[in-house]
Amino acid sequence: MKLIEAKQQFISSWGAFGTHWGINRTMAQIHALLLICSDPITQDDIMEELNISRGNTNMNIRELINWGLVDRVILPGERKDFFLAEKDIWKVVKMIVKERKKRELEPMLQLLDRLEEVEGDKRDKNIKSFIDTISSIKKLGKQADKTLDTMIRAEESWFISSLMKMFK
Amino acid sequence: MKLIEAKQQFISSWGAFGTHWGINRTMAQIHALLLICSDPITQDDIMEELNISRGNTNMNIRELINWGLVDRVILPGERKDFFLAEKDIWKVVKMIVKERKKRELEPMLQLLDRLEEVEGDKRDKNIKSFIDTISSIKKLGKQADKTLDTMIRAEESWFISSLMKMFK
DNA sequence: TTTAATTTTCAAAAAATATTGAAAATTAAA
DNA sequence: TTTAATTTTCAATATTTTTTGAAAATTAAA
Repeated sequence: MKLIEAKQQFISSWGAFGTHWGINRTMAQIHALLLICSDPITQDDIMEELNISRGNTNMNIRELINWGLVDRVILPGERKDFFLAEKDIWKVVKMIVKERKKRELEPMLQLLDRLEEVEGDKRDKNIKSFIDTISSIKKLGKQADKTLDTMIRAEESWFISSLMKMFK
Repeated sequence: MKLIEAKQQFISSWGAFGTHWGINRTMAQIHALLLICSDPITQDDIMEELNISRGNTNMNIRELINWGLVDRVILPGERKDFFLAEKDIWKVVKMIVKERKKRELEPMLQLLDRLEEVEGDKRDKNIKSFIDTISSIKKLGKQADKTLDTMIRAEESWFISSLMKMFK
């Protein structure tokens, strides 16, 4: 496989992969493109490479910046803005985990806390069964939350060697 | 909060949560409803509870069965099919992890293997930079794959106590 | 067998989501 | 300043995804 073809494959697959995880295809593709560009590139470069409109490019770059995955770079003597992706994949994963934890897991845990407080006699079969389900989800969710917190703080080397030991 | 309201909240939030993870809202809502029903219920019960059509209900139940999250139950003396969700949340999580690993992570790792074999001089800056990015993603992906394999095989109690030790 | 209840399928419609492109806003060079 | 390049916004449009509902298929009781 030629380099140019390999790059296209990577971009297209990363985009498809993203859609399975609730990330829009274009955002994932722009991210993929930036991941394999060693030097910063402009909005126009991205538009041309992916064949997408200016507005679309702009909005998705902004979103990638919000996620902390891409930085805007000002090059001296250049009029246009340039963009550069974080290349350290461990940092990228930690960033995504951190954001999704904050946006999705934490609100869910807060909701479960409130749902556990449902009114009524705890000996009532219906109430008991509901609380049991909610509690078990909450328990696992809290554990995941703690584990992810530790992961976010960890160094890659420490994390991997630690997992290695854990799983023999 | 009353039980009926708490149930509605849970179903609606579980649905919204699903959409952030590439799972369709209705499928997640049916799953939520079944999770908090201690006894098996019929397609008609689900249609009525969630206000959705027969076709939609049927297709999403089938999908939940494919994922191994719901079972069809034949009750003696009853004409209609009944449905029951797996209630052990640890089993549910393992099932979802197993499926998504197979459907998404493994094909991605296979692609990365192929992309790493890109033609050309490995000393060429462009080639080297591409291979470096692909390799680092692959490395982390392979580690995740192994870790998830172990998790899928693990008992909840073992897994949690193991994580506890790991993270002090 | 019929017959009626129930489930499944899938083309068409609706809803949700993503994309475009041109106008407005911003920025910095002249 | 003025001007031109660049970025941003967002209503309109296009695309994708989901949902519907009625017909077809299946199932089991009569």
